[in-house]
Amino acid sequence: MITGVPEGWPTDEAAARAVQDALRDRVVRDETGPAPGTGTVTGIDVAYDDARDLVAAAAVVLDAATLDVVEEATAVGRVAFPYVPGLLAFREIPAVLGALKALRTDPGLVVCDGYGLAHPRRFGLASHLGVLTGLPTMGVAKNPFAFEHGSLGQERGSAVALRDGDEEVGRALRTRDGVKPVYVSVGHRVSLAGVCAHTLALTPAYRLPETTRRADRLCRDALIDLSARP
DNA sequence: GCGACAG
DNA sequence: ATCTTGTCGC
Repeated sequence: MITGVPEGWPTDEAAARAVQDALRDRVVRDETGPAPGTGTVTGIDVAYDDARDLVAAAAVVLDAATLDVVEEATAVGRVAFPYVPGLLAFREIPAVLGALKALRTDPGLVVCDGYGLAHPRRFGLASHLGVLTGLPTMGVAKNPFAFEHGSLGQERGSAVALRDGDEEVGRALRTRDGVKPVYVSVGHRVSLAGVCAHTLALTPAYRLPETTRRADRLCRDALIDLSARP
């Protein structure tokens, strides 16, 4: 079955920006979720089949201490919004909500692909998902988008401020020695220091968090299963 | 106006 | 995101 779009979901860019402006003040920057390495952590990701206007979302719950998979869920929906830089949430969140709703386990901390407060209006995908669900969330992106940062050490754990002008909106964080950093930011109910700690706890072997890697694989597989049996 | 621009 | 071959290295 196909996940629908939430009531009142914006249809155009102006309406979408208005939604961001209306919700941005609800973001909580304090650490009120599970501590790094405790409870559960859930990876979220989405894959597209533009030709058929379909989107598959995946949610993978891991035990934060062992990184073992506790539960997996997927949801399929229609593409709800075009890709517009700064409005990614409107494209991905409807299907993601479907996958989260299918879980029986408490998601704990939700790790998103993309940004939270590191956003032109300080309300990226991770923050938006957090405010909508009330869950603690954080963003881990592969690219710095339009933000700037100075150089950082080559060792895993090195970090430097990700800036929008003079404001620190996130961090560039090295998760593997000598490998390109990831770009992390607060989503909801986490602190920036906490985001870095959680990210390092999720990257014992690869540049990207285990949550992201598992969710990425699952939503791609879900899309393939869909092609095999339309 | 032009280019850049999370996924 | 997605389209795609080989290739260097542990």
